Amino acid sequence: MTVTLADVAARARVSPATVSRVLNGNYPVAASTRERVLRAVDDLDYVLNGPASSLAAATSDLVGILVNDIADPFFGIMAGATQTQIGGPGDGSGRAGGEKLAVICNTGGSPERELTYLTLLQRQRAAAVVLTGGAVEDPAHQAAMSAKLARLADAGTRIVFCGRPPLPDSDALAAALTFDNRGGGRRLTEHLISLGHRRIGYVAGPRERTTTRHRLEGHREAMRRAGLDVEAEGGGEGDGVRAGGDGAEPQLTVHGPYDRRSGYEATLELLRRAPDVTAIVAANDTVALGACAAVRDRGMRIPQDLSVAGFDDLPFSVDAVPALTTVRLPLFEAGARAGRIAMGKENPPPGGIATIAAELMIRGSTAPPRG
Amino acid sequence: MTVTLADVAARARVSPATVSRVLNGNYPVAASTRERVLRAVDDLDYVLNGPASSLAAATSDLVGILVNDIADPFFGIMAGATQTQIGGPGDGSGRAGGEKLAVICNTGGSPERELTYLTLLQRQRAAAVVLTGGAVEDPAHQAAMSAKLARLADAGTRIVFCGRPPLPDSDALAAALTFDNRGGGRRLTEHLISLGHRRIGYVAGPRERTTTRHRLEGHREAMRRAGLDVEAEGGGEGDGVRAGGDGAEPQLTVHGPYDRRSGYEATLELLRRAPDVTAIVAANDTVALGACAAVRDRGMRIPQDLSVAGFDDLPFSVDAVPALTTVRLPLFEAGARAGRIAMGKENPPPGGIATIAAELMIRGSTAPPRG
DNA sequence: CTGTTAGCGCTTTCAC
DNA sequence: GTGAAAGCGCTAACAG
Repeated sequence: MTVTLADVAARARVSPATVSRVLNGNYPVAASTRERVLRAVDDLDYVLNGPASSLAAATSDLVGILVNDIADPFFGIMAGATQTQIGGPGDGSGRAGGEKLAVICNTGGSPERELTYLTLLQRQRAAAVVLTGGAVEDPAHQAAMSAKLARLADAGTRIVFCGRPPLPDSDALAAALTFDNRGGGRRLTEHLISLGHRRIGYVAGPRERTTTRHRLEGHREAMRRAGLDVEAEGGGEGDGVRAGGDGAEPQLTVHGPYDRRSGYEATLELLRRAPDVTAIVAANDTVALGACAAVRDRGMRIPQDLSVAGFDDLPFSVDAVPALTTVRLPLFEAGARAGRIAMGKENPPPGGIATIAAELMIRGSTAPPRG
Repeated sequence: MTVTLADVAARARVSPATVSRVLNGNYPVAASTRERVLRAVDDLDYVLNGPASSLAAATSDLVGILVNDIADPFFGIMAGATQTQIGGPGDGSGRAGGEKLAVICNTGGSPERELTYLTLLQRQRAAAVVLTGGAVEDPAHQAAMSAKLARLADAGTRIVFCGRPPLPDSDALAAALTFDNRGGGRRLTEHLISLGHRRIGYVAGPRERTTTRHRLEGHREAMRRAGLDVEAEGGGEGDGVRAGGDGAEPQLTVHGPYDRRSGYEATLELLRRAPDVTAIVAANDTVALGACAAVRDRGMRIPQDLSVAGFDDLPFSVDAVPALTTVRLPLFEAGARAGRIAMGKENPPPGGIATIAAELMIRGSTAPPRG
């Protein structure tokens, strides 16, 4: 029924072992033999049995890419870039040579699903795993992740973090490419301050994520350096105790998911709490878009009445009206580099970790405050 | 070294077969035995060997999702939705039960890569494959796809098309969920015509894709019905012979990739060719965004000087300024349904094919032409 | 309900 | 440079 390697061997009048060697190309085989085998493969329309091959070789050609939300271009761009370095170019025959199969796994930001996917990949004996985006900071989850990753690494799976800080103790087993979220956040707020803004609202991401924390810390650092003490403004939210436990959440910060709606609602809330804010900084561009909508719905103009800024510089940000001031993250380049490291085509950065610069993009959505 | 099912069996004092039965849960096992086994699994931190299991069972738990461009939310939303129906919810243990591993494969719109991924999936003995988005209409490629899909179906892989028309002869082996691109395109242009527009520019997608063709056909049907014969306007592009071979491309149509830049440049070109156009219809929302940018850069206002419309209703479209008139496609719902069909949780539509309605969303970017 | 017995299709020493 | 043989770890009849 289904054609096996033995069938190919019979037709090419060689042993199964030889066919295997030709297919894997990692062993000297006489040119004439190779050709005979290849022809038999085509004649029979043979396709290697992946599971059998993985079982015998104790390794598979799967590479996993974990993302928080594949509907978000932030992840789509990175994951797509990673995949370009992993799937072979394809030779047009559709025959598929030694390519790896890059698979994108959508965790939805859920720690449980993240762990489950890792188990699934471990079960498949994945060749490598790339973890993208912010991590959840819950200690229990971090411990579980460390343990799981250690076991994966142990089994020979290469681990790469992309746009994600390394786990506390996993520095040894994984390479990490992390974005300078803190620096980017700081420079963005410095830009606003230099324009003359003093009361700046901040729409942060979900509380327990590293990305959220780092961007917010950058913002606060800029404020503090300018003598605008965010903590002193406190008294804020009802639910306003930070995970870090360093007191009440400042009134000018609102947390929410990384989506448009959150930006919209948080901005309305901010405007209610502090009608005197002159600028809104959003956790990312998607959130910023929601913020812009809220500002407009309140009848205010951007940037004349209120400045708005985002983070990431997703493709649509330049098309916002006015174009969004934001922080550019080289998502594609980072994703591609992670893919190369995962494939062993490129060495991990020295020390296992590289910080990728974030570039401030000043556009039309920010301007000096009125008056 | 690496712990196997036999180790678990030994520790639980049962036979390997019993362990297998407990793990797969598809066979009656005494509660007490099950518990003993499960404990042994946890104690030993055992993870099933996927390849071995797939080999023995002659089927794997992989489900492939093919997309043209994962960086495009159009695909991200569909793929994410499909994945929600395939990956189990995760039980928090990270242990992973009978879940399937849904894997997203990014073809980049290349027919070769599409075929290669299919081969890779075939090699892995994938349980199902979901193909999303427009297909390339090249006959050679279609034939190759039909052949490959037939072989996959033959091997027991379930095939589902999502937002993609079925292949000419593969109606029997695959379920298809297709968007009413033609109807949506027609209604969108009818809307413009009803506002009073007569000279309407069309920024089409890449020439050889079904999505492009269907949307364009809808547009032209509306024009024709209104007595605005697009063909008669001809004389157009230098490279203007359609794949269908039905004569020169009308002057008011420009083809290009489904990206922002294409929208920008095509719009500039359209405005150059026909300064009297009063509306631009774009192949999708991303292209429309580029079109808007071009219009603004030419110093014209939307919609006062020129109306612009898109297609898909991606999340950012409502945030464009003015909000984009477009055609809403239920991407998430379609993706989820495709996932359910792929999993066998839902029956394929009667006749194997269902057409999903497209809803016209009238927003601020379209208005009557001036004067 | 549980154990025994064969493989699944491939890779990989080890000889020749 | 090529063949023979021994598993890789699991599942699926088949008995009991």
